[in-house]
Amino acid sequence: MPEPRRTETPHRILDIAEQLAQTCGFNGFSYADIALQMRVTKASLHYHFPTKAELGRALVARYRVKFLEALDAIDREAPRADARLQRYADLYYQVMRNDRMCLCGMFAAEYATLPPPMQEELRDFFDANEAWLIRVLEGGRQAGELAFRGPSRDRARIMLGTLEGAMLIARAYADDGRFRPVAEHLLNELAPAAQPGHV
Amino acid sequence: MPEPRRTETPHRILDIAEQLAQTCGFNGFSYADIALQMRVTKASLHYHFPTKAELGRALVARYRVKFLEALDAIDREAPRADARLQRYADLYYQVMRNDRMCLCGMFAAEYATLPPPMQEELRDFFDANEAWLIRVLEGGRQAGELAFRGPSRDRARIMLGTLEGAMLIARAYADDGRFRPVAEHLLNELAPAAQPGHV
DNA sequence: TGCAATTTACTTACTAGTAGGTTAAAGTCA
DNA sequence: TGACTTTAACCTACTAGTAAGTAAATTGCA
Repeated sequence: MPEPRRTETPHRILDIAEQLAQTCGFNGFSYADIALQMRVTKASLHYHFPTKAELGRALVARYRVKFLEALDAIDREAPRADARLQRYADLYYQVMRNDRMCLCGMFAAEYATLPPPMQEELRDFFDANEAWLIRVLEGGRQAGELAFRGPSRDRARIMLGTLEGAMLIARAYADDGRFRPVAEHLLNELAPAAQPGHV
Repeated sequence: MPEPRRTETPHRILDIAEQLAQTCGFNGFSYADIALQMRVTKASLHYHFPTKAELGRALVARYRVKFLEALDAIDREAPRADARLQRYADLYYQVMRNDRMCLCGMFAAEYATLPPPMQEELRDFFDANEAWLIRVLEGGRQAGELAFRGPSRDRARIMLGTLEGAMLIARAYADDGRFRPVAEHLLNELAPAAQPGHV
């Protein structure tokens, strides 16, 4: 009993568009690029996603859902806050290893040129990430699994920004080895036993 | 005694192209956009920069020179390593306050679609930044002005990636207030007196 | 059940507009 | 005058998007 045929094609379109967007950016690919890889006509793509703005919005919406599902899985499978953050960073690392930039990091760079619905969807993605991080950080600090000063919100934003930035730069060198030390530092400095000058 | 006429126009072109590139990305603006703002024809732009690839290369090259000049000024004016890093972070903050993304951070996102000469120029920019940071970090640690563990190179990459990432995200919220806590954290954790859990 | 109406998922052929880029002629000014 | 700079006019390739049509599957209903 295969899935109903009706949803298959839009998914394939999004898969290909996602890969293109994560490597070339939203302004860096066209319907023609997708059509070529899909072996269909451009018009067929317009049937499923009338405008590129709508395609882009769907791209971000799906990406956010997938990401939040991954965060749910982390919550279920890792009880400790430090392990959860480790796996959060791993999520980013896997994207890098796929020779991609985070879709939303990429779109953040192009933010000013994106259609408003995409901009909203993008902020929702970052807000959801921030909310999850705040929850894990706050819980971890209370449980003594993490140690840090200042608002959890600031710390959440530090983590998000740092991971996105490390990906951004590492991609210019096609070297995921540049990503690792940054992610590791981010986690190490939250370890309760950390001594000054020993991070 | 005004500057010789011959260099004025290319500079103006680069100024406008830079502003466009820092807000819209390299794939997000066209010769027509520059021509409109400059009140000249596209053909005139092609006279000074035959191809967009050459314009882009010049953009990064000039940006790197300007940045390195700013780093020289910091070296001259601030003797202490901690003050130097503070001013380094301020450099990024000023870009943000101008409603722009770092030119090279922006181009890093679009890396895969850039002409090879731009890609090289871009890596040169990051390499030069890394080299400066390594020098300041290493000197600061030896002088006891900074405290951190691990290779200076890793720490330099952490700083570069973090600052770029913080800008990237903050721009999606048009809120430079998102940038500050990240930059401050980056500097605070290098203070020699820092205690665990007191960062 | 069987036939008609409708829907899905496309195609071919096209539009208007924009991309980067070229050419040849004309203006500018030391 | 002659080098430098700019323009009008143009080109080709490509952009997102549309119009009209079609084969096949699905649905409604007598």
